[in-house]
Amino acid sequence: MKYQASEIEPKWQKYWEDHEVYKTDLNNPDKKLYSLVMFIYPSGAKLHCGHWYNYGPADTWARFRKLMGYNVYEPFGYDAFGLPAENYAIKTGVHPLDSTLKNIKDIRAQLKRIGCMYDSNSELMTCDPEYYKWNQWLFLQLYKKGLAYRKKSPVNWCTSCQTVLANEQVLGDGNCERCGSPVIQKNLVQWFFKTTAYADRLLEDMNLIDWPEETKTKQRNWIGRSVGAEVEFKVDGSDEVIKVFTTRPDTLFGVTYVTLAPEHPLVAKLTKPQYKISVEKYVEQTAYLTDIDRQSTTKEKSGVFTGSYAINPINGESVPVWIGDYVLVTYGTGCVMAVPGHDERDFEFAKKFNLPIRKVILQDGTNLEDELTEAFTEAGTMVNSGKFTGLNSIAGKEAIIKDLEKTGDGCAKVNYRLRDWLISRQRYWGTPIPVVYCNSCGEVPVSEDSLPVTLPYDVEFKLQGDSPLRRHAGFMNTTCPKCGGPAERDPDTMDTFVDSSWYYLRYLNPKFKDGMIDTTLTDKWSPVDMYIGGREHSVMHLLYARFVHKFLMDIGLVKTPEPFMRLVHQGTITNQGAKMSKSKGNVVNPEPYIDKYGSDVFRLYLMFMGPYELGGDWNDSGITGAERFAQRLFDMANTYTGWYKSHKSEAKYDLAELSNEEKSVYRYVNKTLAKYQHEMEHLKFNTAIASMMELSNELGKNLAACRPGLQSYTMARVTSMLASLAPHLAEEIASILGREKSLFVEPNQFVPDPEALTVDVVTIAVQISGKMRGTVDMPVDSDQETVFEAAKQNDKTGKFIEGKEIIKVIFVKNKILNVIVKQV
RNA sequence: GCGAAAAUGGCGAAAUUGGCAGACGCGCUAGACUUAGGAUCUAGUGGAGAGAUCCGUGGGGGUUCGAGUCCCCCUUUUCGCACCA
Repeated sequence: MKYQASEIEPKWQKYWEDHEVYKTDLNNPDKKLYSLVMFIYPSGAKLHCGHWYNYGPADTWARFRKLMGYNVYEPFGYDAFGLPAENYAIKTGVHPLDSTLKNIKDIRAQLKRIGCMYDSNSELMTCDPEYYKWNQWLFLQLYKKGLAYRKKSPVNWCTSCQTVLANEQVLGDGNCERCGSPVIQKNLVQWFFKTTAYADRLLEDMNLIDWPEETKTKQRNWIGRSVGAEVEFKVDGSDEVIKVFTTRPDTLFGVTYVTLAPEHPLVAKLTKPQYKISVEKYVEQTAYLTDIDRQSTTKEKSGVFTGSYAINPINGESVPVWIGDYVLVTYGTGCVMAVPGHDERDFEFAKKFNLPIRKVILQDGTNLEDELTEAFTEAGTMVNSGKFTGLNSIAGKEAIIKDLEKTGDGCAKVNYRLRDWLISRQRYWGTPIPVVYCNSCGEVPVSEDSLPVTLPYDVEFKLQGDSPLRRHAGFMNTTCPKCGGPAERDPDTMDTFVDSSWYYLRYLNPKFKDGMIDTTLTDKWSPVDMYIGGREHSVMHLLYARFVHKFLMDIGLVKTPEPFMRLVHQGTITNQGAKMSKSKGNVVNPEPYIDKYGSDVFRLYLMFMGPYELGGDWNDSGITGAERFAQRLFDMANTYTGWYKSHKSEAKYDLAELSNEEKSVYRYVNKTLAKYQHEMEHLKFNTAIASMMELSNELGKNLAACRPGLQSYTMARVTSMLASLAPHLAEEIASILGREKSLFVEPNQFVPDPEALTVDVVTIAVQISGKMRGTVDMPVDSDQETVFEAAKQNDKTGKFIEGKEIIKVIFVKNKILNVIVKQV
């Protein structure tokens, strides 16, 4: 009989829904397991293979844990704010709310076909005022603590999206992460969250979490902690002071000039009249450069002299002050002390402008007189360094910092590459920023009890280089919460990464009215135990969420420092080598496969393709393998219809009483159970399925020859294993066999019989002089003598030993015998 | 340039601590059953060779009785960062 997925799968989906099989009792946190996938952006496109590859196997792992007896919570929701819906509105006139709600409705129906254990009570969407209200509340809490602030700064501006972007949203090539258009720098007043205040904790707490090392490394690199010193250079003939950050205070004696970023506020002050024209010209030129041009490492160094001199505090030397675009205003202090002898960039700059190069660190094994042909950037012995000469440069760092601290010219300092999170967006479809601007009171936060600041429906979306909300008088004009006078709202909305940095807490009670999160439940259920999603979120989302979670801990809302205890990235499914995307037109639609093979077979195939973390190029040629496997198990069940009722199985069988076929089946079943459980725990779905296929091959040979009770025993275990991998099929099979309730209403996992796992005969590899020559089957734990004798008698291996002089024998019990013979 | 990961049959891939390389699946070959086969079943399937055997995990060295696995060098691919002082 053909397995008709199209009839059977909806049947079980309905059963699960009607019987609320997957409703989690959140008041009972015993053996709780919060298993989460990254929520979905509800675009107009359908769920593609990538979504399935994320959600299907993640659900399989959660089911595996559920059957082990865990109280599993598996929610799902919608990351509903964002640019694509707004861009779609500009193009078609369909309001983002309307298109988003429609998309959610469609996706909900598609999701149902996967057959995941999603708890429908948990569903949330971030565009709901009841959700984004709490984004605003979070903003106000950050504001109170000084962690949300407004400043004018050079920011990334996407020319096509017409909004600013966070640093994390600009790709390496300088283009917009969303649309790929060029990003330019604009000087704007914007809202920031002070992520840098948490930099150290974000680094340190990575010890607490079980995350892929690659992801931790990416975050570490992004945070970019570097330890050094801040040193003050007084400006000759001026009250101004140039602060520099350096990781190499030990090279301070090698400073031959100082360089400021062209945008640095001191530039105008320090430029002498006769250099004004060239400096202004240079600053203007720099402003025209895109970030890519400017940051290209292949670009030749450029810069101009300001006419001013700075005093090196360590030796009182006067050095010229230059400006150069290789100095970034956004990193450190925006000024560097240039040590051309021991820094590649300074070396290049000095060569170009004929500035002196001084050797202050001597490379071991070289002479003081040797000329530097390139910067020596490693540690060595300090030379030409006053009283520090002769000191090892690593010790010299400390010594010089101490000296600077004594004189008040500098101090130890830690710097970060991480910058504060820019959250303002000049777009409509997001959370309004809860701040008003009053002519007399200035910047005033909206009071908490008047939240939410509701996003108006009737706006004009057209992009005019500014937030669409600014043109909505009803929204913009308000009264000042402080003085009651007329005031204007902030026209910008928040980055949608704010929404996604705490949604996992809201899931536990999305309808909660009395606060951002229902702490009676989040205390029990957070942190998330398993989080599965793509590598593309390695930095942005996962870093922001960690930041917000830590902040929530600081204000007492959550009790743990980290949001996601275990993280797994599923691999990417590509098509013809390229990442699937609507614009490339290479998206593989799973629906035809679901129609033809059913959701379970498709899920099985996705998991069987290869290691979960690896992904791979899409190729459907192997799906028939999964189909045959499913069909074979279905056929097998049909030969044992009602078996559970008519033929009760024992809890355990005595090997001595079993026939050879029975023994083989009994051993195989238990061996597979052990293997399967180990593989599933580590999300190695491909090998878990392979082991079940092996079992299925064995059962095809020997199950028919077994006593009926053992057949029931076997099928119960097969069904239990299959339940996580192919839930609909497993339910159907169990029901054919005579089970009366769902497989998922109670723990349903079998412990392998340890006696079945111990073998009495082992196959031992025999090597002669390290070459594989054959194998011998021996009773378990046979000693060297016995195995050696058997190897001599063996047809294949004996002839290599016969008559040879034996030099040495290596023997590993139950594994290998290696006989080293004298070569003739 | 720096950092991370990877490279195994025609293809997707397996290989607890160094111990029978290629499990499992796709495909392919042959056979069976069939009016039919893009169904199912059976057998075979890394390469060379009639065979005994020999050769084989990107390339080159090394450690070891024994290396896909450990060490060194190189090549290629993917990803991340990229003048971060």
